[in-house]
This record gives sequence, C-alpha cells and structure tokens, in this order.
Amino acid sequence: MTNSCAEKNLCKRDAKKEEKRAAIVAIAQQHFTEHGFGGTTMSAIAADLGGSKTTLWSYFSSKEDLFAAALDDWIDIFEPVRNIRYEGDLRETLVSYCCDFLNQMLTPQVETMFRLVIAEAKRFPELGQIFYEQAPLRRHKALSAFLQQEMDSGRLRQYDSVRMSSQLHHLCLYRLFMHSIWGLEPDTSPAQIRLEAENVVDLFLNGYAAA
Amino acid sequence: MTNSCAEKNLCKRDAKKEEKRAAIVAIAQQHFTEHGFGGTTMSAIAADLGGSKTTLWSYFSSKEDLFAAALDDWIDIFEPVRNIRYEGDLRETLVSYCCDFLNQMLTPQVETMFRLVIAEAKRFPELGQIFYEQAPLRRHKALSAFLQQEMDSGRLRQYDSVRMSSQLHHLCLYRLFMHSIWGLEPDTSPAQIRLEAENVVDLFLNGYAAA
DNA sequence: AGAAGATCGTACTGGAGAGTACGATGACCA
DNA sequence: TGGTCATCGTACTCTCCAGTACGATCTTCT
Repeated sequence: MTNSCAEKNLCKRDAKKEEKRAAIVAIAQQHFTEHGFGGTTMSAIAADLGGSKTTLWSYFSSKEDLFAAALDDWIDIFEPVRNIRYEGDLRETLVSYCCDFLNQMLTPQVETMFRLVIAEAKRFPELGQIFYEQAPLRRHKALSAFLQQEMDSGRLRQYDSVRMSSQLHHLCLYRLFMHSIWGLEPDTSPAQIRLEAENVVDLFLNGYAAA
Repeated sequence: MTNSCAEKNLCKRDAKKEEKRAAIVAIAQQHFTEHGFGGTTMSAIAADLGGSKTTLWSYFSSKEDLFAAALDDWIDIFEPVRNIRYEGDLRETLVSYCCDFLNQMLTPQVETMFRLVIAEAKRFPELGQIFYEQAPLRRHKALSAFLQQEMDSGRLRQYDSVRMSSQLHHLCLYRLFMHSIWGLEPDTSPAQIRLEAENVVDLFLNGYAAA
C-alpha cells in the first residue's frame, strides 16, 4: 500500500497535471502558429496561461520541448480520412472525396501547420519526416488502396495506384493551396471548391478510367 | 565641373561601392538560406565579409533592409523560362519542358528560397505576393500562352489555358518537390525526372489532346 | 598635396527573452 | 494533522544580438 493513487490510477493530482499540461500545449499551439517559433516567447505563454514561469518550466524543460509537444499533439487535426467507398458513381465518389480533401487542406489550422513545419524543418530535422508520415503518407495509402480496388473492379485501368493517388492529391492542391501558402486569398467558396474538384477528377478520369 | 564622376559615370569609388554591396548581398543570401531570418546574425555576416559592422550598417540600415535586398536580388535565379516552342512533337516538347521545370525546381537554391519565403511570409507580408508574381505567375503566363497557341493550331482541345498551365505545373511538382520541401530525399536522377515528366505529360494529354 | 569619403577594429549600449532562485501560499494525500 | 507537492509571483542572471560611437587608417578624387 505504498501508493493508493496507483491503484485508483486517478489521483486528483495527476488528473490536474494532465489538464494543466493540455492547457499549456493548447496555448503554445496558438502562440507558435501566430508568431512562429522565433516569434513566440515563453513569458507570453506563461502570461496567457495565467500561471507563473516556474510552473511552465516544470512541465517543459525548454522551448524546444514545448514546441515538440505542441506539434505532436497537433498532428491529430489530420483526422482519419473519411472512408472512401464506391457509391454507384466513380466520378461523384472522387469529386466528393476531393472536395473533402480540399476543404481540409484549406483550413487555417492546416495551412498554418504547413507553414510552421516548413519554416522550422531546419531547426528540427525529424519534423518534416514525422509530419510527412502522419499526413500525406496516410492519405496516399488510403486513396491508393481505394484506387486499387477500383482497378480490380474494372472501373479503372490497371496502373500504379500509388502514383495515381499522389497525382490526384496534387492536382487538388493546384492553385488554391499554393495561393494560401503564399498569403494570397483564393476563393474558397463551396461552389469554387466543387468546381476545382470536378475539374481535377475529369482530368484524372480521362487518363485513368477503363476504356 | 562640379563632379567629374557624374560625367564618366564610373568613379572608382562608386564602382567599388557597387561591388561591395553585391558582396554583402551574396554573403547575406548564404546566411539567410542556411539559418533563416531569425538564425542569421548581422555580426556573423560582417565577420564573413571580413569588414566591420560599421561598414555593413553604412550599406543597409537594418537587418530587414538587408533581407529585402538579398531577396530582391535573388529572385533572378528564376531565370527566364526557356522558350517553349512546338518542335514537331507536342508530347516531346512538353516532356522536355517539364524536365527543365523539374530540374529548376529541385535546385537547392530554389528549394531554400521557397522555404525562406514561406517561413517569413508572416514577418514580411508583401513577400509572398512579390514572390508569387516573380516566379509561378510568370511561368504560368508563358506556358498558358504556349498552350493557347497549340489550341489554335488544333493540337489541343479548346479549354481554359491558364487552368491547364497550373495543372501541368502542379502535376510536375507532385512527389519530388513536396518531398524535398519536407526534407526527404527524393530520387532526382535524370532518368527519374524524365520518368516523372513523361508520366505527367501523358496524363495531361489524355485529358487535353485534340480528339 | 590635401580634402573628402570609405573602411576598419574594438568596445560599448540597450533591449529582449530564456531560464533560475526562492520564499510564500495553497491543494492534496495518508 | 502534518507532510508533500504544485503553484505562484517576483526579481534575478546570463546570453545573444541589433545597432552605435569613435578614433585610426587607407583610398580616391581634384
């Protein structure tokens, strides 16, 4: 009976610590995205937190630490890609998928995260790779599995499904995403997104639909 | 005879100043790309220059100033796109263009510049836009003019040439460039580039070649 | 030659921000 | 109830770096 907390596995203390940690990370995310790594100050985070610097450092032993934690937690915004399933019309299925994809990519959070990762990839060398594996790679796997399935069903020509998946994704990014990365302000109305998606899918199917 | 320099328009003094300025900018570019804006120190630049800080500040009154100058000068690495001209085979013409494009985009300088611009777009708001106008926009204009021409010659379907141009460019960027932005190391051998380019052009022409 | 200007080196100021020290207060646990 | 642990606030140190001051030297123009 050295530690009754361990038994319950839910000391009030530990719970509060978890909560606080989460609060810190949330505030840190906000600061990092708004000002980048260099522009963010620990003091400001502490102030925003309402707590003291001492507390902050008791959770994270350095700014880098906190940044890593913020990013790690953050990758969850790439929620599992909606399941793609053939629904009677391949074109419509793909268009709908592309719309979802575009909508997600054009989210301010995703945009900001891209910016941040790219900016700090030098300072945190593994960052790019982790990020790549979490986001685009997962997507590519999911989409290419779907495409393979469609090939097997005879609705698409047999081809390199991984390559096709990348191509479709990149076609989606065309224009809108690059603009938003460069601080321009593209039209992101649902109608415009739909238009982009249809355009992309048409080009794609022209190339890969079964004869 | 108030100033004989003005007449010759080539005082040794002025010439040297130009030279020095260029030297500073060159060194600054190197530092900014290697360490980003935040990671670059004026002192280090001065040291690398061999001169003193005083001199440095006599040319550029602040770090921001120097950064702007460095970038301004730098945009020239986007050398005028090779003229695209139909040469008897549309597919081959486009493949060759795409190879050139990819080779340019995968240059370390271009990659670094992208990184820098994206990273500092918040600090220097006009940066993104200037950059966009200098690089991708010029390209798009050139390529879409060519595509329009090809439509008029009947080798391509009539369509929105600007959109087509963006699509072709973005298809090229697929995989290779994104990888290099994320710090992965894609295969950039000529053979691989050629393969990518052919693949892209085939998809493109499937969609847009005249029937 | 002599004035004007550019460069140099070095030492300084001033500000910002990461991280620490420490004593006090309160929350939780046994 | 008494001990442990988290938190708090404040004030501090340390380091880094942009930008300045200044007197000495070297170059170029007239």
